[in-house]
Amino acid sequence: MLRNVPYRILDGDFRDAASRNVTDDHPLRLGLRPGRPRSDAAHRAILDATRDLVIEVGFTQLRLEHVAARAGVGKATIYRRWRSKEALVLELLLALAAPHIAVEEVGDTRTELLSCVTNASRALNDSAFGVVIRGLLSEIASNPRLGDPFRASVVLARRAEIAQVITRGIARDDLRHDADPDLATELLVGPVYFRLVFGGELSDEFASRVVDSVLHGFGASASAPVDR
Amino acid sequence: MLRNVPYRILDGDFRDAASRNVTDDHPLRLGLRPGRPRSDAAHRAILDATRDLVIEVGFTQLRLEHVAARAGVGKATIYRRWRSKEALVLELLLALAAPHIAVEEVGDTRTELLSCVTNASRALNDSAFGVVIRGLLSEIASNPRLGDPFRASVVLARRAEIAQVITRGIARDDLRHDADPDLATELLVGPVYFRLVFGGELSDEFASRVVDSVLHGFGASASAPVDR
Amino acid sequence: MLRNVPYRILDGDFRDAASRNVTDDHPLRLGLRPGRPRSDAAHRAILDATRDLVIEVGFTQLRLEHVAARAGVGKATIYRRWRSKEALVLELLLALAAPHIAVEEVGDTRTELLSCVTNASRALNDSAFGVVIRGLLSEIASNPRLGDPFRASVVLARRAEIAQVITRGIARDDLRHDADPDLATELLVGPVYFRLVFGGELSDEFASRVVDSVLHGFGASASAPVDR
Amino acid sequence: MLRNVPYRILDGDFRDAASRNVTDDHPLRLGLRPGRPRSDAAHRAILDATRDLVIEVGFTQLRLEHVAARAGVGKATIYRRWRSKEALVLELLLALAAPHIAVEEVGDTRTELLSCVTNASRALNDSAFGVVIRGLLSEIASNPRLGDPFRASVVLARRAEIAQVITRGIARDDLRHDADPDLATELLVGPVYFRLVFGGELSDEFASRVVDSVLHGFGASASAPVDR
DNA sequence: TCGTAAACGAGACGGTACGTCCTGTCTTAAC
DNA sequence: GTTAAGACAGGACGTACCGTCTCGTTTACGA
Repeated sequence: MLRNVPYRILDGDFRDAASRNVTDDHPLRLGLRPGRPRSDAAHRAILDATRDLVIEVGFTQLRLEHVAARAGVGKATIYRRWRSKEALVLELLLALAAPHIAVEEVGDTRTELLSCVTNASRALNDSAFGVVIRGLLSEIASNPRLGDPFRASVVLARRAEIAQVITRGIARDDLRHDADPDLATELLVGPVYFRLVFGGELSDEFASRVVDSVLHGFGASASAPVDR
Repeated sequence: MLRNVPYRILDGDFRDAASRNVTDDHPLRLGLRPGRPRSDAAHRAILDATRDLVIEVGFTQLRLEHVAARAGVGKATIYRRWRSKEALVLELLLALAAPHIAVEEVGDTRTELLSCVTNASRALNDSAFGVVIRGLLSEIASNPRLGDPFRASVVLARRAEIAQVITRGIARDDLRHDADPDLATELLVGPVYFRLVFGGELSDEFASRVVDSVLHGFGASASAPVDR
Repeated sequence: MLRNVPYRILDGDFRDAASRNVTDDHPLRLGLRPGRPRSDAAHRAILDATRDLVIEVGFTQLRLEHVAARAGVGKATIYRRWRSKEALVLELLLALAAPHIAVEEVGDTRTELLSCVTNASRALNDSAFGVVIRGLLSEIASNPRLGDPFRASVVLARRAEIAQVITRGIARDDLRHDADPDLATELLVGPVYFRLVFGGELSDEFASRVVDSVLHGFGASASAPVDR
Repeated sequence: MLRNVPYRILDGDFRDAASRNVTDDHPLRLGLRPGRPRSDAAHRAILDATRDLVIEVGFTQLRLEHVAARAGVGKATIYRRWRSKEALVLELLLALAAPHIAVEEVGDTRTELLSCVTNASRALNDSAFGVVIRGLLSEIASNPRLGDPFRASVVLARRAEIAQVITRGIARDDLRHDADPDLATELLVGPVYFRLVFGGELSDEFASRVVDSVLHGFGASASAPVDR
């Protein structure tokens, strides 16, 4: 349930070669590798234990020894699959992020923009994703071995979704024709992560006010937000 | 040089009683404590070593044993002053952040808003603060013992500076009368931190586009940004 | 080449049932067991790898994983044949010891006694047996699962050979009529193993002096050894 | 109680420099080394736990983790003092061997020779020394880092004691004038170690028969042993 | 000018977790 | 049913740091 995440970003430095064979090769070649195949049950148990422990104690206090114990697994079984705690938690993170990326086309630009913000804020507020990514922000920001794959998958996907919303909004003449999708992403989602780190409620009302500000601006001469 | 930070937020959990006596008590009472006084040289050496090591290896990989060794100091000398690695690094962080908060009043709202953004982006890009806070984002986000004092000092100070800019902008009729200073902070600085973590250049041109977007909005009916 | 050792002492605890079928059953029944027959090549490769590795790293540092790797064999193939590291090395040891037991009847008691000593000292000095048994002395002395079969085969055989020498020597009136064969074994071979463990050359000259001492004793009133 | 063994053979490869400073330096220089001094209580607890566990499970199955646990000590405290399990057990071994070396001068050569044998056989039979050395024979025989110090202390001391017995026996005209003390050691003690490894009772009666054989020899023309 | 008392560098202490290695067993496809 | 390959749960390895402690020494004040 946590496996087969939609992004192919694990091949870089984290997953070992054997793992890639099993996970990524053409289906017809599966099973050609000799030896006992890796246990999906162990894999799932490890990720589940990791998720629970990250929620309980946070990333910094997460101990692979405890993950192994809770998963009922030898430590080597973890290290066989992931090079480090970061790699393990990255896979968990990608799996947790996946459901919160897509923005549905509903025909109304403001509603779609709102989805962009609430997708992020609800994921951070209501799911394990928030706890996990809080613990990984520093690694993502400082360590390219973790940050690059994260950016190449989750961030890129989110930027792409928002770009489509912007494109549709321009087509509907709801948005300025020169609206920059990347800047839109940063203006819509940046405040959410700002609050995640530096404090502030991640409510739907906050999301709504972010969207209105992005639409109408703070300038005195700007059009007033439509009352709703 | 790293001491005497402008915020008095260290008393909560971090600094021990003896330390407070020395640092904070009325000058006439200094020296009343018997025994050899604490060494300022050691204090500075510890903070300098901490700064260098956070830059070199990040917060997670920072080891107090290494700090002590590099500072030429016994471990107990560190523990005598700070309860934990977090407390030590917090003091460093506050000292590094202090110079990058203030926004000068120049009479022009857009310029002042631009300062709000470039203050942040240049601090992150050009000074040790950027490297250090990259390594501490997770702790600030997850660990209230570090996050709360940080929010109560640096973040609050930055929000207050931006609030003054907003107030002046409203007074000048440059900004909508109902402009929310907190939301303004999040819209102006959020994108900067978004790029810090999730990738993207922290250039002055980026800062400029953020300010324009915040001023004029993305909506089609909004006034176009002044060409410059 | 290492198989078919002359002693039948492996059946006790060490060899498993399947192994016995193959090795010991009537030839006409060989091959009646269904399935692929066991590979003699694998068997020999395992024993050869074991011998080489015991010589290289000793018994304690011997790892069955390394034996399997060097023999080009799966670990299970080893465990299918021997219950443990001890059992494997015991078979090796017995094969190595076998050629060094027999003492030829030559008609001269002193020469035959000398053979008893040089048999041992040359085996320890010149063949793989010396290196292997050096690494196994502790196991033989401490672990009955290895020591008992070793004593029941190699030690017993050596005692029996020496007993025959003693019997012949008494018959020739070269030896005291009450000479104890077991004590003779210990007096003749004990010094050799003493030197093996506690230092000293295992030369033929040493063997010669041991034999003379055993024949004539250290007492002042004893007959002088014949000059030769 | 187990410390300060009478032999200075630990300096070779096993004890680290710091340890030597503490243990061996001139008393007036003790305490010059900075830092907290090593705990004698911990040292003793470790050796006691080691002795008990070697007796319980043998050398091969001895686990430093268990030693640490039983001694109530951190693993690092063991590794700070000894480089390896072998080095630790060697110190124990030397302490255990020390009381069983000396042979008292009683004026009677046979009695003194008997002491040489019973010293060894009783030590092996009745004290922890027997269990411990059984587990270390292979290391002593194969690993010069353990064998050399053992030979340079215990074996050398025993050879020296026996040499004195031989010298006194020659002076008393009880022993042949050309009796070789080293060969005597091997003939007297070799059989004891032979039985230790290869089986046989280590009784006082056995010791007595060894001594008589060494005195009178097995040859038919040798003088009969004095009946006693 | 001393004694008192706390801070100092150093490093040992009991612990916890690391990442690796090996054990003996099990599971696969191939033969 | 055996083969090579290799994953499995478990446990010990030797190392690295943790936060505390115990040394001998140093530094400053008050008596």
